Amino acid sequence: MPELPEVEVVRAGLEKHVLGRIVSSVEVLHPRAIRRHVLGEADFVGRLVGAKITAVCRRGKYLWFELADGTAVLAHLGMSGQMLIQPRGVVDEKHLRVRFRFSDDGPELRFVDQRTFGGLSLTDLVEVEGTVLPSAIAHIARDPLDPLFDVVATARALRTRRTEVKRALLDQTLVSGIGNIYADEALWRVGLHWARPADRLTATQARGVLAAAAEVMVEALRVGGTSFDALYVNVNGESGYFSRSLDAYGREGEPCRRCGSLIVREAFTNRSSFSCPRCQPKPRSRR
DNA sequence: AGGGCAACCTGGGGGC
DNA sequence: TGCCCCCAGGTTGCCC
Repeated sequence: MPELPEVEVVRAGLEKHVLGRIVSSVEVLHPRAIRRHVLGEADFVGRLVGAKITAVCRRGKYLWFELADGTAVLAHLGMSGQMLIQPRGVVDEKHLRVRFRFSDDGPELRFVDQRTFGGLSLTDLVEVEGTVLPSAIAHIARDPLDPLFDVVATARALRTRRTEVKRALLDQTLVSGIGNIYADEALWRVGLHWARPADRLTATQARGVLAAAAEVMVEALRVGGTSFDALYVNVNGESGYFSRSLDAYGREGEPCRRCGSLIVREAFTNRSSFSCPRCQPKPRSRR
């Protein structure tokens, strides 16, 4: 479940179902799921058993459980990760990677991940600019839904990047939480082509695209995020409804909802960018 | 130092 | 059926 709204849906579900519970057992069914935990499986399991979950947090596309001992379980869902709350005894998912059971004998928590780009690790917490974060993600910038997100400062930083605006929006050290879908949606809303040089945007344009990203993510969050298939679901396995509200992403050949021109798809970093050829004219030259 | 790109995986869908 | 190619919501490490 990749981008910010989908991860926030998962965070909220986890907060409801695992906050305050005590881990009684951890089963790692695929080593890749904890490859970022450098001390290995025995350490991961050993330190988690008996741990109490005291908070469920998120920054950008990362989420973590704060533990009573001052450490945290950091999780990234990658391209296909899911956090599922399942009653004990439900048949294991094909791509079940890690199972947590709790001392109350209630439902278990399952980390399921088809493509194994996601993963879990145990990390200590550090304070970065007044916010407590897992040290492993101290480099990840605040996301547009963070109350302390500074749109003016981020717009200023965006305008120093000598690259295309979309590349900069996807750089999680500049602003986090934005991925391929919400970058395209934000750029469509403000009428900017993805290849526009970031350092040639006006301050108004730079602030505008960041504000648009925040808006579109809030709207997506309200309807449970974007789900094209059963891979992107909340902790109860349910899909979100934002895919029907997308204006650009995935709409190649369909009419622009603003001007009627047909949305085009262009290759971008081994993936795709969708835009309206009239509302988002291509830049004439690189620089 | 900053920017660009291949690599890491599994599976679904389309063309032949 | 089957094979082969392309595509997918992300991040990283390693090039230049």
